Amino acid sequence: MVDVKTLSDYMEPKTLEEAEQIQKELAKRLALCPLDFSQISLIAGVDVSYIDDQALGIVVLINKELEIVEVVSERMKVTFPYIPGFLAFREAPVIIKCFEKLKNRPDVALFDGQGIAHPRKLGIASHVGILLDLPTIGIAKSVLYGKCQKPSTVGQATLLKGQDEEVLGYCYLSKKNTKPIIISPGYKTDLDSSLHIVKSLLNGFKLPEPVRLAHLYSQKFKGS
DNA sequence: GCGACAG
DNA sequence: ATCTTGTCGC
Ligand SMILES: [Mg+2]
Repeated sequence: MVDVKTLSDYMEPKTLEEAEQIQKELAKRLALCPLDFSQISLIAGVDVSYIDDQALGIVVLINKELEIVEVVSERMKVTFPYIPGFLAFREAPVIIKCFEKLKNRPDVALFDGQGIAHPRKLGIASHVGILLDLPTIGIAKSVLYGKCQKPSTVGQATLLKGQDEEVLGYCYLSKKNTKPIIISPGYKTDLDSSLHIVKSLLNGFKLPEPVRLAHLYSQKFKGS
């Protein structure tokens, strides 16, 4: 079960300074390690859409055959504005509600956003991964932090580097004639594991299935 | 001070 | 993210 009471302390900062301090504290608990693929059976995709001041969170669970196993959604009033570098404070609350509602336990979760490719290594994937103690990976549609060369051929992954040439993730061209995606480990996963699992989850589209489906449902669920 | 800037 | 139809390209 999820300890909501404790989690709220990490999701309701009243100032940006406080939010930044929370990120620095959580970052101390950041841990990266390889994924044990033989133990992976359920993969989650996470995304959030908005209807006025309401956030609609979606978590989609699929198996290794890319078949949908479970889908949950939750709504919640938005309380934090969108500020680059602080997305988790806006989307994590409703996302965590979704995970509490989930019947199955995913072995790893892919988020629509950054993992450690963040100024303080605490993108939304890392943030939520630490709070729920769940292996996570960030799948972003653009760069927030770091520099990288543009991959030229499909299947090519270039290194996304931060301060002092530190590798934070990959810029990966998953499909022709599309913008490359930014892949970065979030929590309890690493660079190689993240790239490897994302490749196994591509199904003809730019985004890996879990994230693509989560985004699809987050839009589709507007109206019921 | 100026520019960058996930969703 | 959201406001929004058709249209060009693979
Ligand atoms: Mg999103």
